[in-house]
Amino acid sequence: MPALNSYSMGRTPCCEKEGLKKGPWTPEEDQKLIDYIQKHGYGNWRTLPKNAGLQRCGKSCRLRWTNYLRPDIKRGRFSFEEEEAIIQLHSILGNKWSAIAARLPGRTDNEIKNYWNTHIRKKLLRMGIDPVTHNPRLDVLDLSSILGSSFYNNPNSQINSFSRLIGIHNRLANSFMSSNNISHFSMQNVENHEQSNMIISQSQLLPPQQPHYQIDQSPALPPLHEASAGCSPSTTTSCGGEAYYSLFPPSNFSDFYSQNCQQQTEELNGFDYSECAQLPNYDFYKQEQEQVHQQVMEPSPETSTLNSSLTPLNSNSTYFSTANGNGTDQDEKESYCSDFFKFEIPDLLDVNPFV
DNA sequence: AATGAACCCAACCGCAATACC
DNA sequence: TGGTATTGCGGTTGGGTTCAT
Repeated sequence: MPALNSYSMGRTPCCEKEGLKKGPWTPEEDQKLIDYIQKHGYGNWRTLPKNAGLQRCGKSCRLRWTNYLRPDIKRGRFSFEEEEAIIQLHSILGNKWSAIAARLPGRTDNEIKNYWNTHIRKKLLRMGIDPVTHNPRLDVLDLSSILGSSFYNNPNSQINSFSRLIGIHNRLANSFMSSNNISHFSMQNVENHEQSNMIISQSQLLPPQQPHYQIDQSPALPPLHEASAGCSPSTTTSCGGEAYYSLFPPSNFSDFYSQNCQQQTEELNGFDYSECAQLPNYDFYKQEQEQVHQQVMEPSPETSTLNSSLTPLNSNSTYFSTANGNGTDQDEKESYCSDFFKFEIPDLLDVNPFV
C-alpha cells in the first residue's frame, strides 16, 4: 500500500501536474513570462501560466520571476559589505532568509540562502565559529591553553576587556535569536546597568542548558590556529555582531572599538568604558559611540534601515579597512578583516528590548 | 585524458500564513 | 465562521560545472 502523500490527504495541488514542464527554464519561456508580466502584471500566479502560454505551474512561474527574472535583481558576486551584512543579520534573525533579503536590495532570499550554505557557513566553520549560534565552537576550542594564560587572567589587560565585551555581544545575539529571551535580557540589562555592574553574568542571561561560552571565566576567542587563517596579525580583525573574533589585543581604542562592534550600541552602554580609557583615541570613539547610540534610540529615516546605513558612519576614521583595499575577490578572503559593519537594527525587531 | 569527488545554485517540495468567499 | 485558494517561505534536491587525482 503506497504511503499517503500530502495531496492524497486532502491537500489540493498547486496546479495540474499533468503535462506541465519542470526543470530549467528556457530563454523562450523566460521571454514569455517577462512579456506577459510587463503587459499584465502578475496578479494571479495560478492563471498566469495559461494566459502567458506557458506549460508551467504558477508556483514555478512565481519562483522564476522572483528569483531570477525580476528587473530589480542584482546579479553577480556578493560584495564584502553584503557578506558582512548577511552574517550580521543572520546572527540576529537566524534562517529568516526573506527578512535578511529584505535588507539587501536586489538580493533574493534564495540567493542569500545559497550563498550562506555554500560560502559563509563554511568560512565560519573554518574560523571555529558555529554558524548557527555564531559563538565559538566549543569542540575546537583549546580551553585549557586559554585558561592557563596569565595574559587572559590579568584583569587589567585590554584583551580581557575585549573578551568581556564579546561576551556581551554573544549574549545580546542570543537574546535576539530567542524572542523569549528579549524581555528577560532587557530587564537584566537594565538592572545591571542601574547597579553599575556592567559585566553581566552569563548565567543571568541564558538558560543553563544553552551551550555557551563562559566569558567571565575565559575569553570568547577561538584557538589561534583556527581563527587566524588568512588574517594578518598586523591588522585589526573587526567583528560584526558576535560573528567576528579578534586574535590580537587592540593597540588603541579605535581598534578596540572596531573589534567589538558598535552596531548594538545600547549594549555598549552596559560596558565600562573606564576599562579602556587609557587607550589612545578613547575620547573620540566614546563620543562617536554616544552619537550612534542616539541614532539608534531615535532612528531617523536615514538610519532606520540597513540599506541606508550601509554607509560607514565614520568613513574618515581610523578604522582598519579591507585587507588590500580592492575587495574584488571575496573568495580569497578567508577572514573578516575589514571595516566592521556599522548599521543599526532597531527596525529588525518588533520589540525593542532596550526600551 | 579519464573519472570520481566536491561544489554550486536554480528549481522544486511542502508547510504555514494569509486572503478570499 | 469555516473552508478553500493563494502566496510566502525555508529546507532540500539534482544536474551542471569545476577540481583533484
